[in-house]
Amino acid sequence: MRPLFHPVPENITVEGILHALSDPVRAAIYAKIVGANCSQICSSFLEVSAKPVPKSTLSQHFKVLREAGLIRGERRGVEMHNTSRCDEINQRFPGLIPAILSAHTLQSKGTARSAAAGKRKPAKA
Amino acid sequence: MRPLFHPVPENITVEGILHALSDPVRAAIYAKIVGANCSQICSSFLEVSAKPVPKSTLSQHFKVLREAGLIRGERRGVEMHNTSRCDEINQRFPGLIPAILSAHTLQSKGTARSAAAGKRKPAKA
DNA sequence: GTCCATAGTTCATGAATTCGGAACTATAGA
DNA sequence: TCTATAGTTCCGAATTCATGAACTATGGAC
Repeated sequence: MRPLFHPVPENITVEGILHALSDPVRAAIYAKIVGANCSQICSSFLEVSAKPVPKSTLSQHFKVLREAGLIRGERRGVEMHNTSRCDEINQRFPGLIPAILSAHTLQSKGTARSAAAGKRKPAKA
Repeated sequence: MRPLFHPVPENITVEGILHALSDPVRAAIYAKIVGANCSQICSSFLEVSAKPVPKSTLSQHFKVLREAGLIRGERRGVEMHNTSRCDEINQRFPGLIPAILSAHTLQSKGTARSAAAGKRKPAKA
């Protein structure tokens, strides 16, 4: 169990953030963490998606979010508590996170039909 | 040579946009297209990055940007003219594109040193 | 202390993406 | 028609991603 890696704010990159949030599962996880006032534990996300996410996959997703600088993870006993690093990122890239989150919100509200489409392919016909 | 595919605005997804712009080469291409008042041809991007981008790779990058709905490509004779679809996207996801672009600008200004780091890995030590 | 349950991580491997050189297509002009 | 130019497509190699199995670390019961 190697120690958790968190980038310092200066090493947080736009590419890392966009990549992390370009996956719908990770975006959903992050949105929920940001939305909650308290820290969230990993296992509460096993059913974040329509089909349940295996816990090894979940662990990788949390790692990506952590290493992108989006969240901070802290082991407390046997659980991992996750909080958002919104303020730090907002200081480095003002407005970026709110814009992405509100776009995600708009999308999930607006389009029930296009949600049927695949992960990131824009329907090939 | 199959015809170019462009998604209609309703099928443009946040995931697609974030994925497309999470690559530094594509982000640079897109920023230049948005910044320019006139359309840009593909071959003018062979040297967007420090090391020259092969034209097959460039072609793929343009395809990703097109299919994400970020740009519109139009064949004119032997060249391909590319323009941004900013307005359409801004209507669907207000503020998203400006936020990402200004974050990219901030980053490229601010950190000459972290630019030395790899593509999206946040320095492992 | 030992044993067990729980919460996550790491490893290994197959699937899916991405990169880039070579070959190809389409158009313009001589 | 022949040649040059601008992009695209194809395909093999390299990389990244997903996930089951094995593992680690902590807490609690005894």
